[in-house]
Amino acid sequence: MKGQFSSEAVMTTVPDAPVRRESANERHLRIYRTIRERISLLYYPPHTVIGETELASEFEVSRTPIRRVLQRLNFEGLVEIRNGVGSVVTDIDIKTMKEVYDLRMYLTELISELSPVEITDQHIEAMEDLLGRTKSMYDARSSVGYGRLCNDLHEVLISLIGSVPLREITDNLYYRSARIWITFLPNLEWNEIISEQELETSEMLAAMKRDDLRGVVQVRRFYLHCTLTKISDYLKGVGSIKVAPLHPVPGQSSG
Amino acid sequence: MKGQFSSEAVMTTVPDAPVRRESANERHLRIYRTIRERISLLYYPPHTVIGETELASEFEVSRTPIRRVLQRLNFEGLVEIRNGVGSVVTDIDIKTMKEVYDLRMYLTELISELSPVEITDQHIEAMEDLLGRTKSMYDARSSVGYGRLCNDLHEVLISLIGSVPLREITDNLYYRSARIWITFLPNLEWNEIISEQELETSEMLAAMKRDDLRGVVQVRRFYLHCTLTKISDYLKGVGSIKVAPLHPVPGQSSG
DNA sequence: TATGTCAGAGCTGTATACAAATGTTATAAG
DNA sequence: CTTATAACATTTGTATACAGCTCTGACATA
Repeated sequence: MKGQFSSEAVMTTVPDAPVRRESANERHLRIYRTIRERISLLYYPPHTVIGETELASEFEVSRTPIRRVLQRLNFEGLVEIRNGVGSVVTDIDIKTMKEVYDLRMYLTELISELSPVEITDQHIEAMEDLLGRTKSMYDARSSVGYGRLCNDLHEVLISLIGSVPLREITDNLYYRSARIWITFLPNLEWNEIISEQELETSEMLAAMKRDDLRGVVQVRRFYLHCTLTKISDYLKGVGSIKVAPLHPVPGQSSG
Repeated sequence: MKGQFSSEAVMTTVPDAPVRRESANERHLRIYRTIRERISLLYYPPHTVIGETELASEFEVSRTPIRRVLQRLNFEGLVEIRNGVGSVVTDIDIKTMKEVYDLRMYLTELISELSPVEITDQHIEAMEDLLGRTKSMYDARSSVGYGRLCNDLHEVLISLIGSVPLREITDNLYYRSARIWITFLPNLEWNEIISEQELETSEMLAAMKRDDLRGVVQVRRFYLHCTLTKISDYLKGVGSIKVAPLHPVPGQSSG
């Protein structure tokens, strides 16, 4: 039920030796997704210095494949590689964040216009699962759990994008900006946040059930707008923000 | 006059040893841009196999920095790295090409809406230079020269994009799809092509002179539409296309 | 106390030897 | 002549030694 759109492998290093040995590209993708998720869930908050040797020993490979992963994250704007220092998780300034959110809003509308895909029962099941998880979050106050929820909702959404380049760009822009939102969580009302997440999920689900892709992306676009507004309003009122305390990661450096 | 928006370093390997030694990132950018331009100008046509050792000896570095460049081009969809074979320059199928062009058309309109930049005399001078070069191309039937013209026009356009993520995406999508257009050149009427290029350039220039960024991007969008239409029409009539004969590159492999 | 200097630890960047993968070609069997 | 097979040449993937860069902190000096 949660096989395709789940994200639970954040802490795994090497799960099991399968029958066929993992290819180079598969291993690259596994490590890449793991580290990207750690960044998005703030296991590695902005300014964290990630060392190549550290990751190499954790994933039990040499520095070479790790460097490939970090360079990809560097090209995508998630880390900055500094000679003699390490890979520093990027922080987004307000101007860039607004640019990314504006762009995401426009691109979201394109989803229903450029080669749209058919909404299947699998999509709807995934959304119902997400809705259930969202409702259970009123009690479980876990920033990481909420972050996973956002990531998995994003996964469902990009599975509805037929245009390959649009899908890749949407995915990239999401991971570029999503963690900023998570950063603000400790400063906002938990129940209000979860309530909005529940609304967004249920409204998207309803649109999907009536096979209304345009409706789905309209909902998404609206809540992107709400998020941006909320961040902007908060920044107008307060100068600095708290950073969420997080579960420690084995071998994690702190900045 | 043509310092900022020119692209003449396709064949250079290492121009001169400057006073300060070139940093790792600068060298990476230089090699990356050189190879990207070779792909865009069809020095390396689709299906060409580029070897790491080959490039390493040409640029007088080891395979390591070359691999970084090729992996970046791989992430950006310009080459496919195949184990035991080499880096194969990608070919774009019709469906993907249409997706990319549609996306480029939408994104072009966003240029004037998301954090627009001021049009300066420098931009206008660059465009006037481009217009002159375009007019001189009626006689000089050079596919490579025309390709450089397109690349340089693109450079001017992205220098008008204020939003950093939009600029990066526009740049990437351009290089992903531009060479397809060049591929069709031998099948089309040369004078007609140059004439359209001259029209696009002069109309963009006129819009820039009246400080009308919306006009600039409308022109661009229109000619993107024309290009897509021309390719689609041609593909409906003819099954296969000729591939342009090109200048040989030292050490180039042919597929 | 404040400050400039320098040595050293630790990190990334580069080059290179070797392992694994792939395609080709010679060869033999049918 | 066709086809299956195995050896081989060539390529990328990985690990690792070393070079170059950055920051820290001890220490001398004013």
